[in-house]
Amino acid sequence: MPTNGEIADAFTLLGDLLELDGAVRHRVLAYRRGAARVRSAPGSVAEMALAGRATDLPDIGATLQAKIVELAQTGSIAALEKARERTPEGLVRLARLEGLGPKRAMAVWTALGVTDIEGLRAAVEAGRLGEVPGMGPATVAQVTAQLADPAAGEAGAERVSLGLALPQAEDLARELRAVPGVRRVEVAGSLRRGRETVHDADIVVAADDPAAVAAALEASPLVAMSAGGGDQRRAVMTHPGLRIEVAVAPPERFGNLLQHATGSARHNVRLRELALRRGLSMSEHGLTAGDGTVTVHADEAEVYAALGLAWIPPELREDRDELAVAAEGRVPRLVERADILGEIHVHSDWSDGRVDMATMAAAARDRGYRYIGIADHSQSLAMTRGLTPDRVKRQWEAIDALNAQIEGITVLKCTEVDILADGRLDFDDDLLAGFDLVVASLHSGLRATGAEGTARVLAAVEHPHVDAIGHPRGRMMGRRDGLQLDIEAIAERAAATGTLLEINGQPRRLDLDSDLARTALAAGARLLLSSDAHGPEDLWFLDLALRVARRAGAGPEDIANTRPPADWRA
DNA sequence: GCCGTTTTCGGCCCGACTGTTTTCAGTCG
Repeated sequence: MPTNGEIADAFTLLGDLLELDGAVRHRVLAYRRGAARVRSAPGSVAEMALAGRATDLPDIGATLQAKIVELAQTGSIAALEKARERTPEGLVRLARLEGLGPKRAMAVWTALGVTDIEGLRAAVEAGRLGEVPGMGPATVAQVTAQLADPAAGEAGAERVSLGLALPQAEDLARELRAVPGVRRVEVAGSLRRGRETVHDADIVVAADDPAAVAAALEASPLVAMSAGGGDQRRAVMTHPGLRIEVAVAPPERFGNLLQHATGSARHNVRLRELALRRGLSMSEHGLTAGDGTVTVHADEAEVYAALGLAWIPPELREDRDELAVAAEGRVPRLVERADILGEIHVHSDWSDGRVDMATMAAAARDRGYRYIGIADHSQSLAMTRGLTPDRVKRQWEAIDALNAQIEGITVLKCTEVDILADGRLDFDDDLLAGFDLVVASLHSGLRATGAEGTARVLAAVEHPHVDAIGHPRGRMMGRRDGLQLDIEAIAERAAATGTLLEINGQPRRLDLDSDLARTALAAGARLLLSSDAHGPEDLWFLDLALRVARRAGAGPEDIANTRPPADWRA
C-alpha cells in the first residue's frame, strides 16, 4: 500500500513533468494541490481511494482517485510513465534552480541537448549556456553560482530548522523596530506559521519611508550582504546564510501586508477567491471594490473581518478547513505561552547537561514555571554519562535537598529512560516506581524501517510506569528521518493508557512534528511539550514545541504542561 | 484536473521584480 508521501511524490513529479511539457497551467496546479492534500491527510489516502472515498478530500477528483487506485494495485501510474518517456526526469531538477524554470529548462534541453544537472555543469564549463535563447549573462552567472553546490536543485534543499531561523529573524526585527520612523515590525511567512523548517524568513515593516528601512538593512551588523529588491521589498542574507525578505508598507495598510506576507500561498489564494465572490479584489495593497475604491487595514484582524471571517491564528493558515471554520466563528483557542506551567524533560550535569540542577531550576523559575522535572539519561546511554540505579538514588537525595532550599518552584524527580532494542526499559520496575515521572525515549535503532519501531514504542506506551514517550519518531534533521511510526495505533493506546506523547523542541528534532501531532490528537492522545534543555539557554526551545503544537491545532486541554502533574492522570 | 451564493462548462489570485526585452515573458513569493 503506497504511503501518502509516496502518492504525493508521484503527483508532484507528474505535475512537474506536465509543466515542462507545456500542459495547461491549471492542470499542473491541480496535481500539486492534490499532492499537498494527500501529503497532509491524517489517514491512509490509498485505503480511502480503494474504498472510493478519496474524492471526499478537497482537490481530489475522480481522475486523481483513479490514479491512486492504480498506484496501489499495480505499483505505478501509466500517465506518469508516459510523461517520463516524453520528458527527461532530470529536467525537473534543472527547473528548480533559481533563475531557471520550466520554460528555460526546456530551452536548455532544446538548444544543447542537456537533460540533467551533470549535463548542465558540462555545458556551463564549456561556456555554452549563453547560447540558449533567452539566457543572458546575468542568468548564466546566477545558474553557475548554484552549480557549485552538489545538492543544487534537489527537492527541499537548503531548508533550515525553525529553531535556527527564528532567532535570526527576531534579532533583525528588533533592530528594525529601533529605526526612526518605523512604527511596527513583525516576523511573517512560514516562521510566523510555525513551520518546522523554512527556506527563508519574512519580515514586514510599517513605515512611511522605505528608504530609511533600506538604509538600516544596509548598515545592519547582522546582514552579510544585500540580495536585491526594489522599493517595497528587499532581501538580505545573514552571516549564517539565512535569506530574509523585508517588505515595507505605510502603517495604514500594515494589516494587509502582514496578512499577505504570512501566507500560506494556498491560504491566500483561497482568501482571494472568497474576496472575488464578494466582488472584491484582494492583495497586499488592500481590498479593491468593483468601482475601483480601495479599502486598507492597519490591523490584520480587520482584513479577515472585511471578508466576514474571524481572525485565524497563523499556524492554521494552511488551506485545510480554516476559512469555513472562521466563517462560522468557530476558530479554536490554541494553547499559548501563558498557559504553560512547567515542563518535565530537561537535563543536568548528572548526565549530559551543562549546568547543575539548582541553576536549571532557577532558570525555569525565571521563565515563570511552577515546576521543572530533571530527566537525566539512564545507564545504557554511556556517552551521556547515563545514571546507574545507585546514582539515581543519590540524585533523588540531592533533589530533596534542593527542594528544601529553593523557593518559587518545585523540582520533580524524573528520568529519560532508554527504550532498549527489545522494547524493555533500561531501569527495573522498582526503581521506575520511585520517580515522580518517567519519560521513555528511543536512542538506538532509529534507522529501522517497518513495524519494529512501532512495536518498541507501543511496548513503552503500555508500560505501567511510563508517563510520556520522548521524541517518539527519533528524527534528527539533516541526519535521519527517524522511524516510520504507525502514529494512529500508538496514539490510540496512548489515549487508553494515559501516556503522553512528547513534542520535543530541540531545533533539529521538533518531534513529533505538527502533522503527526495532529493525527495523535485526533486519536485522542494528549501531548507533552519539552525543551529537552541541556542548559538554561535551551529552555526557550519549549516555545518551538509550543508552535508545533499550535500548528497541530492543540488547545490548552490537549497539553499536559498547562496543568500540574498531579492532575495528569485524572 | 477540480469545482459550483454566476456554473456540470468555463473559469481558475495577485503583484513585484528581473532580464532581455523593443513591449513583456518568466520567475518568484
